[in-house]
Amino acid sequence: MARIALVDDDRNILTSVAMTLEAEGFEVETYNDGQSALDAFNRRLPDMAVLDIKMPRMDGMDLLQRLRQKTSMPVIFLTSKDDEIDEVLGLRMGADDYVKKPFSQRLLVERIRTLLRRQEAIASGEVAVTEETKIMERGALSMDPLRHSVTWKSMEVSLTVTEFLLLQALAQRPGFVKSRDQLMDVAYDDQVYVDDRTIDSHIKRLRKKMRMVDDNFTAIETLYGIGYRYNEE
Amino acid sequence: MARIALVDDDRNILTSVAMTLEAEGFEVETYNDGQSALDAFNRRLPDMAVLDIKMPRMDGMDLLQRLRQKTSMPVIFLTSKDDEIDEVLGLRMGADDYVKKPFSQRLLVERIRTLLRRQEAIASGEVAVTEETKIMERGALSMDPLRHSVTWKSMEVSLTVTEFLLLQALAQRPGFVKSRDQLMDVAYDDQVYVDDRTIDSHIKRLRKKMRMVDDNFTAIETLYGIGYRYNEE
DNA sequence: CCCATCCATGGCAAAACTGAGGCAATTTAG
DNA sequence: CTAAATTGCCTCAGTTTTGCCATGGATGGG
Repeated sequence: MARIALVDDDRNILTSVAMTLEAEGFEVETYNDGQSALDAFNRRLPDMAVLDIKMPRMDGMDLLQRLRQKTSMPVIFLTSKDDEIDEVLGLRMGADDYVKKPFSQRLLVERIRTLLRRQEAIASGEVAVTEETKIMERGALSMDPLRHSVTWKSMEVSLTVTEFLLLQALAQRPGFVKSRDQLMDVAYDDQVYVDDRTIDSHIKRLRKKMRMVDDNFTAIETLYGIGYRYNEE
Repeated sequence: MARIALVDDDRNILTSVAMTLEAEGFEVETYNDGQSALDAFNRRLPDMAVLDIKMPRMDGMDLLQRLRQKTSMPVIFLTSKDDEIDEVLGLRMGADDYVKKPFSQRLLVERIRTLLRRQEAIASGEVAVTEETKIMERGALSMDPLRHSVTWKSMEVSLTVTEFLLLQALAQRPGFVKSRDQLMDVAYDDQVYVDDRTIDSHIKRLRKKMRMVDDNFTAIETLYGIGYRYNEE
């Protein structure tokens, strides 16, 4: 079973979470601050790490940055404030996921399992890390194909498969127009033809869902007589 | 990961931006002036360059011009807020994008990613680079078919499909006259015939839109009894 | 300078296009 | 197996675009 490193300066959290994870069958090692975690990692790397952002002697951000220089092991951040989330959500920083405090241990375990599964899939080459499976960050939009998860401005949006594919196709190249035919190619098998109006329908539902979390969502633009375009800013 | 050259005479900017880019996983090389950058480029070309416009010993403009003689690598300009003319001249000279100082590093990273993505798309042949899809720079006019975007003196102009096609046809060969029939061929399928006056109408609307962003727009000239002509200067 | 053309422009109705609300047929989840 | 979710498409109303006309101004040959 996987070995998981837990790094947090709050001893209560540390022991409590450790107990849960152990009950789930994981091997757990705990550290009170970033520095000691890093020292330990230099001797032996765990399969994944759960880091608090704010910590004495080297916080989670710094630790992650150091880690990323030599490993791509999955990392989950524990965050308390919203503005911390924004920073992390630049998963661009290299974190794979984050969990808001206070969090349910149930949720954390879930995320850990997901990431491990995914890590394994990648390691075994079962899942190629290609343009289609990579986490994608485009402005306020974040898409994770393997998890089928989408967030807009840090807010989770739940999309159907078709909507996901279309958004992915559009966001892939911000600023570029995609005709309905091109979008069709992405969302359907060859030889399957659907009405142009159908694409419109999906875009309609897509926009609606995005507007549900952000009234001013306008990133998907209609180009009259041409198609649709995703704009980054 | 991509190698990015950073050229600026302000050491603070240089180190600060370099750090950000490195944190993002890019390889970064920095230079204090155009001349030393050029020397380095002669030995090895980076994947893209970020240039300050104003620099000692060969400024960004000159450097770009030299670069363009042998490579089409993506280039982003850094411009000081007050001289907007520089921006225009820069794009016209063949820069791919520009960022105004002071700029958010977040934004710069965004632009860099976009350009690299695009470069990749072109390299992989995913996006055809034909006469019809190429970005076209003609004087103060810039047209990007894949984005369906048109700018005049850096100002975005929104055109309909027909207007876009006509302008593209005219700007393709600055200084050459196109008859209404020729323009018709470009904008309509074969066998579709429209009145000569209709072409006039489109030109009318086209000019109007251009004048909306530039009172003195005169680049589209009428040749009495012959047709229309796009003039570069 | 005059006249036959040619063209710019405002205006308009027709045509083309899109967004939203529905709805029935599938598919998926429970 | 039933309920819920998803999907494809249709229709309708509201926009945008387009083609063309009429008018008046511009142009150039004679």
